[in-house]
Amino acid sequence: MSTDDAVPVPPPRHFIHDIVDEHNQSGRFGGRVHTRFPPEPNGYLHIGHAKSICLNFGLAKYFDGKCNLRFDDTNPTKEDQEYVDAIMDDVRWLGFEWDGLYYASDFFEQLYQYAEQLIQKGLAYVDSSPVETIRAQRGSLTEAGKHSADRDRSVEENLALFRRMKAGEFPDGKYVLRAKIDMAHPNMNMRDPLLYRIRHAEHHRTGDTWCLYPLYDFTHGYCDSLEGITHSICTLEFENHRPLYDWFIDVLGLFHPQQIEFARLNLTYTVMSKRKLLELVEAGTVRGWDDPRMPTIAGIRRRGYTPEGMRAFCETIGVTKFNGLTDLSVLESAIRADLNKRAPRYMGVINPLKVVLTNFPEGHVEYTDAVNNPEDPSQGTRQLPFSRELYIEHDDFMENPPKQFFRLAPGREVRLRWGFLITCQEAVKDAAGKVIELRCTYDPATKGGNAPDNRKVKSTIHWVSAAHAVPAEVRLYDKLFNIENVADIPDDKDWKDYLNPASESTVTAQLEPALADKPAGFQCQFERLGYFCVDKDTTKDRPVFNRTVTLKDEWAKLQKKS
RNA sequence: UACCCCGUAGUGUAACGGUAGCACAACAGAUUUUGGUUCUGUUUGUCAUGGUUCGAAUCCAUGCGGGGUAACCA
Repeated sequence: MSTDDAVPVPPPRHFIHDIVDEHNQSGRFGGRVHTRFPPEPNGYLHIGHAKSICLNFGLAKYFDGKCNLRFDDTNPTKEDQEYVDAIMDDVRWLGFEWDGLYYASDFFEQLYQYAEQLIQKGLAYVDSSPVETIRAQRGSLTEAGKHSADRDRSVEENLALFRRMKAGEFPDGKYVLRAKIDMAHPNMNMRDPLLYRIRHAEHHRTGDTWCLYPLYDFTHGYCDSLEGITHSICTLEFENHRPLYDWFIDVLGLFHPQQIEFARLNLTYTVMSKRKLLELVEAGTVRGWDDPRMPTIAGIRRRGYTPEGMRAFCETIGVTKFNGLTDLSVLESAIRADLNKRAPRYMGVINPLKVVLTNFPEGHVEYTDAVNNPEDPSQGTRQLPFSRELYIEHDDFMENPPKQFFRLAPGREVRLRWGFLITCQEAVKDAAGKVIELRCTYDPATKGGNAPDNRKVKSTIHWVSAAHAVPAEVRLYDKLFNIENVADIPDDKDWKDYLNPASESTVTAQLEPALADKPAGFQCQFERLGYFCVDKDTTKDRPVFNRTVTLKDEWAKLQKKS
């Protein structure tokens, strides 16, 4: 539409671009840029992963390089094909396609060979110490650790034992393989880290081929190296692991990727912890991994967030090493900006109040034309039935309105969007004094909402014709937590006590007839209320809509102030 | 009281020794058949103290503050 849409905006740069530039200038990787997104298939991806995905795939695109998808599947007891499938769906939904597809388990044989090489170099040993001993001997943040009794086992003995571990001669936990580095190292990761543990468990890909599995630290860097990854992007908590990965690579003289750490995304009023999210799912607090309140990619997709909006959001928040907390409003603003351009407008009344037009002929239906999207004329118009009995929003009427209230009130005239101008004559109340119906008159000369005498009305409100209205279940979503920073919850408190009990509320709305048969996933704006989408629970008899995000609401803001 | 990382408006992020800018939020106004959108304007900032320099958000030192790290998890 506007001309500046045509001007391609380069993605914002950040410190990782600078690092890659330096590598390209020095020729460290021969000008090659190859990143990877390495999730563990033990849960669903969330918005934090979206940041990482946009970063890794974005970097590859920016530098005309490649980006792999690699599943870090080294813990057979926690991983599952269900998660693998969901993760691939999510990456594609975000708009990315991987170059190479790998699993850490693809490299199990090679990893095993590396382990034997370490043993042969005298850099790894088989330890029979029980878990508690290993833990105790590790020392603390301020004290050096102690050597294991098995630390000086001979190469031959280590090799023989390790091969017997592989052959399945020992039960779980009997032995582990450890690197031989430095038990007094100030970096805890260097204190003879564990490399392999025995697990007689079925792996989702390798089945029962293996009964010993490599640990993440041992696996991760080698996989990056084997895939030819040039820049191993990861989050800040792995900063202390970098010296260990470097050690693994260098002692075997392998291709050496550059690890670069960035700050993970934290958002107000939600959690990014897979463990906590899993707990919500398992406790039934939410409808599942794809509950629209969940910060999972599956959740926000069901909620109606768009990939374009998510990518724009990821560009906005930038990439740094500062561990901050991003305002949810930044995300919502990105989603609104995207939906505003594209979502067709419809009318739906969420909290219906009946209006009877006393001077409108009974049984008569008048059709008016409505613009589908004022932001995009190419979306055309549709016809709206108008009749004697209507629904308007309860919140659009006040019997004793304050000065700032522009909407309907006794004696006041407003415009019904794309309909007629109406004037409120009387508010009908029930025994309790609650307004249950409005008796209004309409001006037949104002069809479409234009007054021939050009008189002004203070407000335009949405409505639906009662006889034509489609009742629908509408799920209104709000923030998951009541507390801005979930990390601030004290350890002695239960984080679940801070969940927002009103994060979902369900109402029966009355929608304009055009909304009757929309398929799951359909997105639109309910005028003046927000963006909504059809939920997968929808049926022919009862449409179900989710509120993706509200519109900005000046009136709500004014109310809050007073 | 170990090691590593990080401190720029309320929040997030630019400025690569040379005018502290952008987004979101907030506030004020204009436009508007959505109290939406759009447009205009305003408020608010370099953690502190020294040093180097003609010149420091940027380099150095010290201090202060925040985060991470002691799973046979990733």
